[in-house]
Amino acid sequence: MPDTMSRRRAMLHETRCQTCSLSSLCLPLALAVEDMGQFDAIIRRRAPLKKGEPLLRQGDAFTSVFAVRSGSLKQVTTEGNGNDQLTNFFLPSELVGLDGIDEQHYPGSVIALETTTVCEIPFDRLDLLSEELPELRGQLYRSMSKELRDDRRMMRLLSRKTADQRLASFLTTLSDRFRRRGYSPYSFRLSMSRADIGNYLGLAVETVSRILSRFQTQHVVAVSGREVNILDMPALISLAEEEQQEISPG
Amino acid sequence: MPDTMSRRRAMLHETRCQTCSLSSLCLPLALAVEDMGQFDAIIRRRAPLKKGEPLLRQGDAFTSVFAVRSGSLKQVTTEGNGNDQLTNFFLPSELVGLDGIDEQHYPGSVIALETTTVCEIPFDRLDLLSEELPELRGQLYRSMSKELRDDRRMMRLLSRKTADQRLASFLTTLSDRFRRRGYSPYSFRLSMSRADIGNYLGLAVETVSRILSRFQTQHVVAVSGREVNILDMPALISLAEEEQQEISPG
DNA sequence: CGCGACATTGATAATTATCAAACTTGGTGG
DNA sequence: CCACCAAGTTTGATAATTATCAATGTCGCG
Repeated sequence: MPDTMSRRRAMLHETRCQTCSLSSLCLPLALAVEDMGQFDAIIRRRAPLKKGEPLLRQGDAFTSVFAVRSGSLKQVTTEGNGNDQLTNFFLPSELVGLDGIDEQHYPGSVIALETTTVCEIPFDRLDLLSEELPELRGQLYRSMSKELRDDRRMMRLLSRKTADQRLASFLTTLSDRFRRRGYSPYSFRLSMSRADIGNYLGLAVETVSRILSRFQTQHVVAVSGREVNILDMPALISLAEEEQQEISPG
Repeated sequence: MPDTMSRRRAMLHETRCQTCSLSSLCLPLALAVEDMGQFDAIIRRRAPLKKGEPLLRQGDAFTSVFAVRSGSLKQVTTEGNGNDQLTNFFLPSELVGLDGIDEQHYPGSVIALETTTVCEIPFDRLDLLSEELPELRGQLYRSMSKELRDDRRMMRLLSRKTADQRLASFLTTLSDRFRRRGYSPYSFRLSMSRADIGNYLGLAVETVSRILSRFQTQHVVAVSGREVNILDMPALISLAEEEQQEISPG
């Protein structure tokens, strides 16, 4: 029975920041234990989302930000016509919804890519608590600032990189995010479709597929469906960064 | 002498948020008059920057954010090799440097495109003040959130729009920013070069030039050097939004 | 007035989208 | 448990868009 006991305890604990394995990556990162209780008190747990289920819809009134606990999501913005843009993927510990603060509604729908659990953090209460807890405030500023930096990197990818470089960057970035979360950086499962990847990277699905095939024949990665194995990380990194060949000065 | 007097007063006043014509767009936007004094007290005025002069350089230690008072700037990130990416233009009332909070250094250089004045706001003092003034804190969150939304729009532009749509979007966005600041939305001067525009929009200089010429022969805009006149705003807007022609369903 | 940076225009080439078709896979119901 | 269907993926052929290379033109400033 100790097994059952500890499992039961683990499940209870899962609903408290203090014992969440993600707390060192998540919003309460910088909080002292005694402050974490206050933070924990404003969190609302949510029933798990099923694959394809929306966490929130574009245009919904902004009320909360969400921390991903397990699973993954995509953010999609629809512009009138059927022309969607996938602007982000979210992995555990990442914050969803920060781009809704300004206009008080969410600028895109956020949809689970697999079974996914999140913590809901009502923003008005978070804001009030951030008044009392400088570390929490700082972490919130840092989270938004990091998202800004990531966006700039994405702009660079979209405006200056070739299709090969985009795919290679996508894989190295994902790999790194998994590594930081304690998973293998070499072997992981893509929760998103090729179409999602193409939409995100500004490429046609066919191009994504072709380039993954090519990477495979080059023995840089092994891809089987959504399973990815990075066989030659240095090669992949150099593919991602490869300069747009410039002529060496005479 | 009343002329001289008022001019002198104006110049003095220019250095106080309370009388700055931008205060309704800028960070102290939401502050009550009595709070604005506190905010004003942490601001550092700076000598005007000359064209081409950097406000800050990529990698500099993050200490402050800056509000543009007059003029304009560009943000450029260099990635090792000579491959620069222009990620932003800044106009009066806009905040520079928010993307440096997270890593405590600025991720790109910010360079004046013309004679430019800014207000320096030391971030540690801003953070402390934001503890006391919820409106200031809210405005800071909103500024960052807006920048996130703008970035997503830019990603959409870079990944889904044609060169024509990019140029048209660029012009309508600029036009709107001028309008909000009380300038003519129809007639304005570009402070950036064609090369800057191309870099920002992910296009070759030649493409920028060609498309501007074409817009001109279509009588949508009149361009002479860096002077822009928008002749047919509805046409320009529809060029910017034009759907990637989809077949009407049977 | 002339120099250098910036801008325009033309011709060609490269990259990636689009169209088309076959092939897998995962999930569902018989 | 298998068959089947729809969604997702791969591969090939062609077309379109935009970059690149090259040359000329023009503007601003000393």
